[in-house]
Amino acid sequence: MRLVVERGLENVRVEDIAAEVGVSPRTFNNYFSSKEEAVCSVSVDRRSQLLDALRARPEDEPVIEAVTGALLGLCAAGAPDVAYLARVRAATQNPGVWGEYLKAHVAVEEAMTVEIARRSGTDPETDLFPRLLAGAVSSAMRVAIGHWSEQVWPGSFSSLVAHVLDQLLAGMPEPAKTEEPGAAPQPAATR
Amino acid sequence: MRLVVERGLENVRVEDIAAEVGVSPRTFNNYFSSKEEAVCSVSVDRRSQLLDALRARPEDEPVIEAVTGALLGLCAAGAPDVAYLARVRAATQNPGVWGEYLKAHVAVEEAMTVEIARRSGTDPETDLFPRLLAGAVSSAMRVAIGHWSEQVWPGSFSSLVAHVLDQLLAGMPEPAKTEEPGAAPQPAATR
DNA sequence: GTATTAATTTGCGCGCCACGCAAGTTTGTC
DNA sequence: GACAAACTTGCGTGGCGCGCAAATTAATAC
Repeated sequence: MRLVVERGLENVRVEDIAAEVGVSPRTFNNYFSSKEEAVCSVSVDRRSQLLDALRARPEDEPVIEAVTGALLGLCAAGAPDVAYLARVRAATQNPGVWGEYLKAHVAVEEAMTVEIARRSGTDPETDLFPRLLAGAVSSAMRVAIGHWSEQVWPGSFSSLVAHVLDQLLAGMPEPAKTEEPGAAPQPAATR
Repeated sequence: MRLVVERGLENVRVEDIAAEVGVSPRTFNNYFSSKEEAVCSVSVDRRSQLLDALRARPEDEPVIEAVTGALLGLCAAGAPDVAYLARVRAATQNPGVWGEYLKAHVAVEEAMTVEIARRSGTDPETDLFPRLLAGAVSSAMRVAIGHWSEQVWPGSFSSLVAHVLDQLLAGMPEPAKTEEPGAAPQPAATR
């Protein structure tokens, strides 16, 4: 990640990364099948943290509360750090990373699905509830992270996550139209 | 897609595809930056269909109804065909295709975001509602398609999509635990 | 301490791929 | 028929992903 931040991924060869860790390029490829995958592998590893947090929730808690609670707990523990933000930037600029980034999110989503299914006592092959909830929440997290990386959110990362989860799980009520106070209402879109 | 169905993507070279259409390999790469991208490009093209369907909805309709209506309309017009199912299969088996497949879904999602923002009169850079709704709906569609490809859903594709959208937009109520009628209740998970 | 076995790392090689560049070809316009 | 724009192509290059087998390192048994 340091090399990526310094030079941009396209200027980092597999050879460079391998050399940096004192390992042969071939060994690098034993662990990662591409540098893009390597960049996103940390995101995949968030799985275990999330699963731990989920399993730590009381067993009789409603699933949705368990999920939101676990996620908020993780966010409170630590907002995305510099390396993470760099990864998000790389993802939005480099098509290869973008794909791997999405794959990482879905990998976390799948882990969530399994735990949701267990908790709700449903079979994810039959009942779509676990996949739907995991998917919606995962997607909301992706939105939150993306927005956080824009650095325009006034509050904490946790509060942003709380905001998106609230909005999501309230059944997505349509918001009031935004009109800056004191400013003229947005003209109707002309095209 | 025919070649992919016949041999599997890993046994199809860019050269083969190019030859099949009577074009040089170089030209292929002028349009697609990889064969995986080519395989999923059709999915990306669903964007325009969705946008057309969305724009055809009455302007004063609530956003959510417009979105679900447009999607259901498209589904009624045609369930995923053989090529589409082959693509989904390829995506679940081939990591490269999987990434491109997700990228395609997100591309559609982004188009949806723009239209939702326009309709709801919100600025997607400020208000997260458009991204959240588009993300949740897109994710639900992904779930529906994945489940449809398992060929275990008894009804039509439309009914499956209607099902997932209903469940999603109802705020994801926790379902009753599944217990086959007449069968013994599932034993509590032992691990 | 040494022998045996398993796990990791490494070098080599091959086929394929993405893409910049510049030359060629087709298409459209006046 | 001349000109320009758009599209196609060949060539060359650097890099990548991975199978395979040898070599090194670590773990275990005796």
